[in-house]
Amino acid sequence: MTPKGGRYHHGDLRMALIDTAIELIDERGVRGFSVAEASRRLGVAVSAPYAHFADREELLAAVAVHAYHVFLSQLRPQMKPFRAPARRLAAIARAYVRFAGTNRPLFDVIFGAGVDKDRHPEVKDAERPLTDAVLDCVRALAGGDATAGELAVAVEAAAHGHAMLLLDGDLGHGEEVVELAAERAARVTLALVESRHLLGKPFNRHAPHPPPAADPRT
Amino acid sequence: MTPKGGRYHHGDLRMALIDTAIELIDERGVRGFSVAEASRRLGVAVSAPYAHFADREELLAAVAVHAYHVFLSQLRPQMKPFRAPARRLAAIARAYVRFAGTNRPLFDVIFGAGVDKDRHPEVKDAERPLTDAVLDCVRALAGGDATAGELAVAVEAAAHGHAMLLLDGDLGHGEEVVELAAERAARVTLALVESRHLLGKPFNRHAPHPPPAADPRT
DNA sequence: TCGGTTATCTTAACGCCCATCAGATTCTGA
DNA sequence: TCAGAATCTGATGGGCGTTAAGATAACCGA
Repeated sequence: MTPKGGRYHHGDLRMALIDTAIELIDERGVRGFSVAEASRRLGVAVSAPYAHFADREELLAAVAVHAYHVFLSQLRPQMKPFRAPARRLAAIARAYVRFAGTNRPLFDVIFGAGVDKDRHPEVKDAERPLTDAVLDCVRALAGGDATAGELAVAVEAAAHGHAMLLLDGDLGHGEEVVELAAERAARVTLALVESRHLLGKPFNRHAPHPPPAADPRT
Repeated sequence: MTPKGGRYHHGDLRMALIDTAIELIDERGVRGFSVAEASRRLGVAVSAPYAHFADREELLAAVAVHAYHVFLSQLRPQMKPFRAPARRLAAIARAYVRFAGTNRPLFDVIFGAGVDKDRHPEVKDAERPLTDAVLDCVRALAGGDATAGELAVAVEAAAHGHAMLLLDGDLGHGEEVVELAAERAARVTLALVESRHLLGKPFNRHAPHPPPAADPRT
C-alpha cells in the first residue's frame, strides 16, 4: 500500500512485487523481467522477494492468477447480454481476444512465461471458471454428445489462435485492429457452432502419415 | 561433421551448435537452454559460439529457421494427395498439429523462444512458404473476395490453437492424442471453409465494449 | 505492559550465464 | 609462400537467481 518511505518493513511487498512485475513485463517483455530489477525499483534488497515467493516462477504464477482474475472480471459483463449458448460462446471468444489485445503483459504471463501449471495449482484454479463457462455453453448445445469436448477444444483453439495472431502476427496495432480480430474470433466461433454436425463425421480417408523427417538444414 | 577430436578448429561448430541446442531444448525446454552449456557439451570454450552467432537469440533464430525447413519438408508430401483447396487447407492444419506434437522442441523454438522475427528476417523468410501455401488455397476458394484474408487468419488460428492446446492442455500425451488433435484441426478447418459465407456477414450488434478493468487481486 | 515468537528485510556470498576482448591457432587464396 | 581472414581460447565484467545468517519490526499471549 504505502510505497516504502525508508522504513525497514515495506508494508505490502508481495502485492507491490506483482504490480511491479506487470510494469516491467509491459516495458521489457516476460523474458526481460528479473526479480532483481523489480526489487531495485521498489528500493528493497534483491533477496527480499524470497520471503514471499519461493522462486521467480512462483512470482510469475501469482501474476498469472491475477491475470485470470482480471480477465474473468472483464468477461462476465460481456457475457451477460447473451442467453443463447452460441452467442455466449462468441462473446467469450471476443472477450478473450480483447483481453489479449488490451492487456498484453497479463496475457503474455499466462501463456508465454513458462509457468508450469501442474506445479502451480493456483493457476489452474484461477483458470477453471473460464473453462467451466465454455463447457456450460457447449453442453447446452451438444448435450451429452461426444462432440461436446471436441467443440469446446475448437472454440478455445479459435480464440487462442486469433489472440496469438493478433499479438505476434502482421495485423498491426491499435484499438481497431483488436476489435477486428475480436469480431473475427466471434464469427468463427459461431461458424464452428453452426457446423458442429461436421465434427462428428469421420474425415480421415486420404490422410497419409508424415514421412520420416527429412533434414534440409541450410 | 567431425565431432572435434581435440583439434583446435571444430570443423562445423555452427551446425553442431544448432543440433546441440535442439538436444538441450528437448531436455530442459527453451527456457533452460544456455549457450554456455551447449559449448561445454561440444568441448569448446563458452565464447566460441560468438564467432558464429551475434548472441543467444541469433542462435535460436537459426534453430527456428531449421525448424521451418523441417516442417515444410513434412508438410509437402502431406499436401500432395489433395487437389481441392479445402482439403489442402485441412492437410495443412493436420500437418501443423502433427509437427507440434512430434517435434516439440522445434515448435517451441518457433513460438516460445521469444525470437523477434522483425530483427531476424531469415525466420520470416523461412516461414513464408507456409503462409503462401495457405494464401494460395484461400484465394482459390475466395478469389479476390475480401473474406480471403479473414479465412486465412481463421485457418492459421485454428491450427495454432489446436497445437497449443495439444502441448499445454490436458489432452494427455502419446501418438493417438496427437493424431486426434490433428484430425480435429483438419475437421475444424473444413467447417470454417464450408461456412465461410458467415465470415462476410456483420455480427456486432449486442457486442458491448469491455468495462474499465476491475482489479480483484487476491 | 512486557517478552518471546514469527514475519520480514538486509548484507554477503555462490554459481551460473551472456557477452566482449586480446591474443593464439588454423585455414584460405593470391 | 605468406598475408589476411576465420576460428577458437582464456580471461574478464556485469547481471541474475538463490541461499544463509543475522538484524529489525510486528504480533500476540501472559
